[in-house]
Amino acid sequence: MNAMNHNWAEASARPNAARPTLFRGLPRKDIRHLLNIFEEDRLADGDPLPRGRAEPPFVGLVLDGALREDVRTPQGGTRLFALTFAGEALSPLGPCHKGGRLSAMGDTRLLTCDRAVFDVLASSIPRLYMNLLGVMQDQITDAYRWQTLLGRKTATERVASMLTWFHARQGTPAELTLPLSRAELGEMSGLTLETVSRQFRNLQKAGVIALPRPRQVRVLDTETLIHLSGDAPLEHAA
Amino acid sequence: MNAMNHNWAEASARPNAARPTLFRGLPRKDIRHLLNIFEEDRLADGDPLPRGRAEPPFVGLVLDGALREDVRTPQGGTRLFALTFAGEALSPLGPCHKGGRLSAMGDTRLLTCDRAVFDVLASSIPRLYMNLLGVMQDQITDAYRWQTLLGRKTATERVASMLTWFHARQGTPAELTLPLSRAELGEMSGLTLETVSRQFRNLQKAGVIALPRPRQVRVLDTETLIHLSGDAPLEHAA
DNA sequence: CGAGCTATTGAGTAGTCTCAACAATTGTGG
DNA sequence: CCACAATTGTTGAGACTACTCAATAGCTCG
Repeated sequence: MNAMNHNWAEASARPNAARPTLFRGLPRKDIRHLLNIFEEDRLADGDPLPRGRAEPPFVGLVLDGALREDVRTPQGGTRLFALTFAGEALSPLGPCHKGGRLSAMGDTRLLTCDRAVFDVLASSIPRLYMNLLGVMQDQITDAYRWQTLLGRKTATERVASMLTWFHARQGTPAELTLPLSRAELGEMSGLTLETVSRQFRNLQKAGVIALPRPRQVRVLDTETLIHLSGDAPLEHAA
Repeated sequence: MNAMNHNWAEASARPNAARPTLFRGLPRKDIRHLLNIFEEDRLADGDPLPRGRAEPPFVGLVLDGALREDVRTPQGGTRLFALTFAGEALSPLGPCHKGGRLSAMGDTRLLTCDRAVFDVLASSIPRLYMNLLGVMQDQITDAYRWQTLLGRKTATERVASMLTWFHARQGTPAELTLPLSRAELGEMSGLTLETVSRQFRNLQKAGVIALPRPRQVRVLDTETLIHLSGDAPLEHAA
């Protein structure tokens, strides 16, 4: 196990405050109430999400650390499918279904709530339903991004995109710690580990990133990185 | 215009009867009520979905025909992104957002409902919320399938997969009419139109399908087609 | 320090794309 | 209904990207 006792909480100390999460827009009183009802789990690196009551949690919020979701392939193997960083939410739809499996990356704290409890809560705090839709909206948006990446992008663009996304989702720190090996990055982006490695080197040679260590990435030229990702079009294109 | 007296059951009888849709499990009385409240639109080929009240519809049900969703690419172009066949539902999350655009393929009838109305309806028929989750669940499952296709599959597997899906979603007719050109199939599957064409020919030469006309596909060997798609064979267990 | 990973690098290849010509199908006006 | 134009689909040759296989280098941790 690549324990990596690195503190993810620190890396993501500034979770996307702007991202609509489950508690968005609720009065302080309601939030306090919810925090009392939701269950808090603490997981160490690699721990699977406990499925206490025979079911995956209906919704969840990652407070610290990160979760990874591995899905089963038709061939019987398993592959890394998605990540949930601190400050992001688990929707009832994305994870676990289809034989997916959630586990912690680094020390992780999360709040969960099962379906029955959620329904009770939501009946007294209707806004919860709206926020739940927002959470799922985010998931679909993500899925769309990955579809674009996988369907239309070159290797360079894929790697640049992943770096950009991770960087942004961890709060654009000066130095980014990759939570994944080259092989895992490849699994997510539909590339081989060798190709991922080569692309990292190319970005390094081009002066876009520095790689003090294989998993430490310093983004030197955000502008160019985004440009290489093929995503953010400068308005005067076309 | 209200959705009066056409036979809802008929429209969805053929295609995926098992697929959980918005009205699943509701008493006849409630369904009749809903059909009165939902708006019915009739579109001709190519018509965009009217966005009456400045907003895309919150939920929709395709009764006849099909809808296509085109999204804007970062480069400013647009590309075919998803299809919704008769009997399937539009969730509030998938379509339209991100500058997507919905339009009809062939003569199409659909029922729509905006957010405010849906909330009112759902407060008197709580099961609607549950069904809505089911609809979104389907969308996420679809997104996952496409991610697998785009990320890990060869050209042959991609084309075989699309054929299998379309075939199943149209009720496994003896002869399937493709709603898309080779170029559009390529847009969805991340291939060029030439490669799509070549794969069709290969499947034909292998005796898996017949192509009486470019867009008419007779599936001769479902078994092999599914095998070539690289997906696990359908479980007839249940 | 060395074992066991993980990552890098290289050489050769397979599969898909690009570009280009051609064929088939569909649509249109006489 | 035919002739023709426009669109869509097919086929081929060559180029190029990313893959495979294989060897080497660099971390991490006992």
